[in-house]
Amino acid sequence: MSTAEETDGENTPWSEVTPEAARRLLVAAVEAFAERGYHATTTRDIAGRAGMSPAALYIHYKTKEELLHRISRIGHDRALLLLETAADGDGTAAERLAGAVRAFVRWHAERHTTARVVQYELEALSEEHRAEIVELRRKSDAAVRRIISEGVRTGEFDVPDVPGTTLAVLSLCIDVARWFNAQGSRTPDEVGTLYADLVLRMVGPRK
Amino acid sequence: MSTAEETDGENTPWSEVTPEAARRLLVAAVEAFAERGYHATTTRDIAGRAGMSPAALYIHYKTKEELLHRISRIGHDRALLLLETAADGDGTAAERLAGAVRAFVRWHAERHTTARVVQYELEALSEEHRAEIVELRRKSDAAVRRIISEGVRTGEFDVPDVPGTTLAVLSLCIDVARWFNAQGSRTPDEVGTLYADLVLRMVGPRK
DNA sequence: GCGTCCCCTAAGCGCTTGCTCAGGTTCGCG
DNA sequence: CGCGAACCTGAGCAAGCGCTTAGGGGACGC
Repeated sequence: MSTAEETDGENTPWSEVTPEAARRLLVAAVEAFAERGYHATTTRDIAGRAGMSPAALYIHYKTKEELLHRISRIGHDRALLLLETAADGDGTAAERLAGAVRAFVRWHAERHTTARVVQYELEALSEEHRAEIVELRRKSDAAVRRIISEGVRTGEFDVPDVPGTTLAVLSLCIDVARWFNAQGSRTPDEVGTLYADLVLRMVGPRK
Repeated sequence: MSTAEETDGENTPWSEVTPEAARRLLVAAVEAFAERGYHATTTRDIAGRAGMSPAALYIHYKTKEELLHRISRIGHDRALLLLETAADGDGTAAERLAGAVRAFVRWHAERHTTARVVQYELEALSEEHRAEIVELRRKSDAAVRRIISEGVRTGEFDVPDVPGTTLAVLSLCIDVARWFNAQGSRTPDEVGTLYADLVLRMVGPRK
């Protein structure tokens, strides 16, 4: 099930989750939520994967939903950082758009376990938590729109419907989390490159 | 919550579900599964929406999973029909690809309630049922690939990676079910037209 | 009128769920 | 050695789950 260095979430991420036991629980929850979905995952399953009793979970998290929120929050922060870094970097609009798509797609493929939870379990969040997350997603949308708008302004891009195309670009990248399979034939890098090319075609006249 | 003629599943579909009570239950299940997800939906909720007692469900369906399977099967049949009709129609490859995308996207937007269940609840199916559904999805992929391959053959399209682009096109369309909102500003028709244009840009040099 | 069939419900069974709580173990520190 | 803090467990509670069962009630043929 593991190709030496992956599985997701091992090499650095989740380093912000500080008591080590809390991190083990969170990583276990990511795996379980990604495999079966939030509602089909039991607290006993999460605790078991982390090698603890069910009660241990409630020392570090108030509820099962808080676990999901922590995962979702960290994942959205990471995704937003990727997009804003690309949007506010330098280079032409085309270069920045390609960079944003490549980074965003690569993240969704490499960390597809995490990304699946982040992108497809929003409705399991409480009202307040969901509102907080939706705000982060609005910012992600704004970052991509910023690049596309500027490309249109400078004449690099030919995009009749900027909000619609922004939505489509993000949607295309996000859906990678759904279909990407680590056992499949494509590496995250290959998918990122393919998608960057496809998106550039979507926004512009032949370069 | 309803804009006169929509909600989804009222004007004709589900006509193949024959005892009228069974159809009412199935429509209720589609709504509930789409709102909360399969695992978060209770049989009591489904029966309640259909105006029946929980026990009534088991007269028409053996299990809750059978309900999901019936929904998934009918939805996949419909989606496959749309794609194959477009793929095997006449016209240039570009015309057929645009037609396929427009029809497929429009279905995902108009019937986004159904489509959400069809596209995002696969892993809740039993092993055998999932295998049956996966086969239908393979055929959908083949239909789109057929159009793109032919466009490449005739020189209409410039596509370096046919399987990858096929995957991206389908992925883009499918994800409409996730974000489309009937209260939003775009009609299913507008999204279909926008997406058909974007996909044509993805596959080729300006026509 | 009577029996048969179909469709449905009230009640509830056995089990699992999210979560709690009293208590035990391990540790650093005086 | 004693003491408190940090962390974890075994046992279990109340609630809700999917599903079953016994039986009611209306429509129909005879």
